[in-house]
Amino acid sequence: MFITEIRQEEAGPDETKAERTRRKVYETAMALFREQGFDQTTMRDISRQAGMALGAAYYYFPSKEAIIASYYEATQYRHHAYVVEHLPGLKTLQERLKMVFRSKVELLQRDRLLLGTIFRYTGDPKHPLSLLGEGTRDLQQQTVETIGLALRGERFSREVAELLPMALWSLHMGMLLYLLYDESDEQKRTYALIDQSLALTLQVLSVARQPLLSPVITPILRQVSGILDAAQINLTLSEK
Amino acid sequence: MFITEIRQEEAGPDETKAERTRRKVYETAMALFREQGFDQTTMRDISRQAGMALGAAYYYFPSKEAIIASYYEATQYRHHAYVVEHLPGLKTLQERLKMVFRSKVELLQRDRLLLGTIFRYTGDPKHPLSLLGEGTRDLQQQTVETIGLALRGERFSREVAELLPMALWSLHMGMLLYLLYDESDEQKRTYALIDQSLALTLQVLSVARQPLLSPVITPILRQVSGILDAAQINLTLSEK
DNA sequence: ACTAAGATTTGAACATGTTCAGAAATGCGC
DNA sequence: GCGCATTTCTGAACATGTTCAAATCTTAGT
Repeated sequence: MFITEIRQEEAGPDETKAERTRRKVYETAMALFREQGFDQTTMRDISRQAGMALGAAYYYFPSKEAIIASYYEATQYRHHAYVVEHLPGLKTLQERLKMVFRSKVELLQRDRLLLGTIFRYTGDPKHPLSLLGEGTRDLQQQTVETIGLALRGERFSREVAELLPMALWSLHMGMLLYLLYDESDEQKRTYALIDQSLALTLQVLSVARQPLLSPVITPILRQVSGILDAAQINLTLSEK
Repeated sequence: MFITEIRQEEAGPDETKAERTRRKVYETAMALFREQGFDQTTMRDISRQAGMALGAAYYYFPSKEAIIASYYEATQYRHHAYVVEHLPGLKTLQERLKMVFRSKVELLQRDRLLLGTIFRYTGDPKHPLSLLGEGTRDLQQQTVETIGLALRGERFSREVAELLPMALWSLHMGMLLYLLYDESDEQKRTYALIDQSLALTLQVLSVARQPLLSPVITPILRQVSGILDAAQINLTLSEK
């Protein structure tokens, strides 16, 4: 539960002056990003609006991207808290997964266009914000952990237990990418996609559980494991 | 077969002066990109090295990214030509798919780090270079078509026939992303991943063909189709 | 060969992310 | 309250992608 390391960009009662300034930068920036978009907002806009000189913003955030990265971390933190709070009532795996996925989308929906900035650096293995790179490993692990909360207490075969968290993480990434492109009314397509995808997932899981089919399923699962081995994919792509 | 529209950045005998200048920019830029990387190469570097003023490069390419986009289009063209040439000898579906996938990676291997620039705009639905956006629809269709050549003459159920091209295109994108991150010696992991993934694909296809299993498989396929419908995914994500 | 229209090329100017040397403010030990 | 170390803040300077008005070159028509 190393979730708590994440710096929350939230007001506390015992804020120092520096913390207040940092939060001012963060909030001003986010407001402008929402209003005009990330690329259209300049660091000069931000610092002017926040009532300070250009360099001051850079004292708290090493780059413009770092502000949005901070937002994304805060979102992950909020998501984790939400999941921990709402999990207890839910009986079935399907309900739990649905809550986990839907709430993530709900949290990000208002800012879905800003999600683009998160995906932007995926093509850059060395970049600290690359979603598949070293730089975001902790964040990724925390996300996997949050999603994994929905699986608590379920029994799976070894193979499935190994693959499932990573598969769900990928699915979750796919959802966010879809959300970003989803222009439908209130992004209802994204929600439909979640429901359908989870239904499929559960369907596949139930098939995988049928002992009768194991001559069919087991080789496939082995093959998938083989792929992940070959690829040295292990929740993080870029491992040596 | 609208493959031929793609502008080839290749020398022809009947080149006009403008074409030669354009090619000079392109080749100088690519040489520098390979030497120092895309971000480390400035437009001033390119124009200086090509022996012209800064503005001249912009006369031929509207942006720095456009140069790399042009490279990627040329690669797709070369890949198509390669596939058309080498397909005839190959008997099995597996052989054909393997050739199609391996050759694509071979073509890009030398420049794998430049692939990052291609993925960079995926998070930007409106960007003309977004791999999932409107701007690259033609290119994407052509890629699907090239991959589809490996499927000629095979018989699949309707559901599979509908899903397979898109699935293979996604797989191919995944390969390229993996290639980008693959630091193994001569990227042999990427090649291993291709072999394993194709083996899995064929395994799944063969299971899908077994009439005995259709009570298991058919609902799953229907579900997948349902997902694609819900998502309005239809080879291109961003359709209205 | 001459000229006007169009194509090509030039380089200064601009916008914006980032850096940094120094100024100002803060807080701590006495 | 004083002096000094540390933190915080300032704004000029820099690098680089892009734009554009003006200069130069090319070509077709005569």
